Amino acid sequence: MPRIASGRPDVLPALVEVFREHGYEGASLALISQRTGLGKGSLYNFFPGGKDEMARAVLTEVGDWFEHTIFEPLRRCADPQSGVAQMLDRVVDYFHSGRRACLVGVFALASSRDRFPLEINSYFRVWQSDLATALARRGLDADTADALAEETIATLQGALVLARARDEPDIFLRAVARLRARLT
Amino acid sequence: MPRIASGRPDVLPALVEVFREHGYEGASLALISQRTGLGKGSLYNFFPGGKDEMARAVLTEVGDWFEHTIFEPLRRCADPQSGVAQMLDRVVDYFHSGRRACLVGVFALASSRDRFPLEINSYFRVWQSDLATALARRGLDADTADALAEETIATLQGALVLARARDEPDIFLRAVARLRARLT
DNA sequence: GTCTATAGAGTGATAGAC
DNA sequence: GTCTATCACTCTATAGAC
Repeated sequence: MPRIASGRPDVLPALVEVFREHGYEGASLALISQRTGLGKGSLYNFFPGGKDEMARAVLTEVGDWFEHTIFEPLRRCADPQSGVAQMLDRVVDYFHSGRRACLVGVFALASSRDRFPLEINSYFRVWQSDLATALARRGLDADTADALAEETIATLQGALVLARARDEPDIFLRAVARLRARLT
Repeated sequence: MPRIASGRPDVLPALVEVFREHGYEGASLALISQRTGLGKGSLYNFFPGGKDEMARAVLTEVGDWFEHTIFEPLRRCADPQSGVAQMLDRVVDYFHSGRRACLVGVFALASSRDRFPLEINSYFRVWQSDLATALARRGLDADTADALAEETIATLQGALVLARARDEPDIFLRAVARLRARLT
C-alpha cells in the first residue's frame, strides 16, 4: 500500500513543520489540513492511521534525512576531522541557525514521548554512536569518544531549547562555534 | 482576590507536576482535576482565568522556587566557588537526578512558548545573569562569565532533553559532573 | 467497472469555560 | 454539572485514470 509514494510526496515537508512548531498535542487536524492544503479525506487517504501515523511518517522523514545527510557521512568520511566539521555545518543549516526547533526534542519533552519512545530513542542513539565512531577514528579511545559525542548532542539540544526560550538564535550559533573549536 | 492563599495552597505542587509531565497542550482539565483531586468548579474558583491562569501560577511557583533556592544564593554567597557547587547540588535534587523534566523548557519548546514568552525568557535570563555574577566574583571578566553561564544553562537543559529522550537519567548526572569539574 | 484522490458534512467524545 | 466549541475521526459523494 504505497500511499505516500504515489501521488503527493510533497505533503510531508508541511507536515513536518506543523508538528515541529506545535508538537504532537498542539498539531490539530484542522491546523494540519490548513497547512498542508489537504482536506481530511485526503489526509486519511494518505494516512489511514490518522494523526499517529502522520507523526510516525514525520519522525521517519526526519530520521531518514539525518541518516543520509549527517549520520552516514560521519561513518564513512575519509577525514574524520572534516567529517565532524561538516556535521556542524549541516546542523546549522538544518536548524536555520537556531531559529528552528528540533522536532524529536519537542516530541521527547511532551507526553508524546510515551507514544514514540523507540523512534525518539533511536534518533539520538544513532547520532551519538556515529559521532563517536568518527571521533574514535581521530584517535580517541572508545569511551572518551562516546562521552564526547553524548556531550556534543546534549549541547546542541540545550542550545536549541535556550535559543527558542530566549528568542535568541545566536545562542545556538555560539554553542556550535564552541563545539567546532573543541572537536576539530 | 487572594484565591490561592485562602483555602488550598497545596493544589500548586500537583498542578506543577501535571504541566511538567504533559506540557500545556497535553494537560487537560480532566487530568488536572484528577491529579489535584479538585472538581472543575473548584479549579475555576481558584483560577478564574482557567487553564491559562493555572499555567501562569505554575510558572510563578517554579520561578519563585528557583529565585530563593538557586538564584538568590548565587548572588549573595560568600564563597562563589561553593555557591556554584551548591547550585549544582540543588539542581540535581530538583530535577530528581535527571528523571524529571524542566517545566520551563517543556513550555519553551511547544506552542505554549508564544503564550508565556516573558515568563519563559526571564527564568533563563535571570538564571544566567545570577550565575554570571557568581562566576565574575571568582575573577572571570564579565563577558567570559556571561558566556560560561549561558553554556552551563544550555548544557543542563540539553542533558535533561537527552536524558528524557533516551530514558537514561545518568546522562544528566554526567553533565552535572562535567560542569562541576569545570566550574569549581 | 476498479482504484485513487479529493472535499467536506457528520459522528461521538472530550476539550475548556462557566 | 452544563454549556458550546473543537477534537480526532468516519463516511458519503464525486471526480478522473486505467
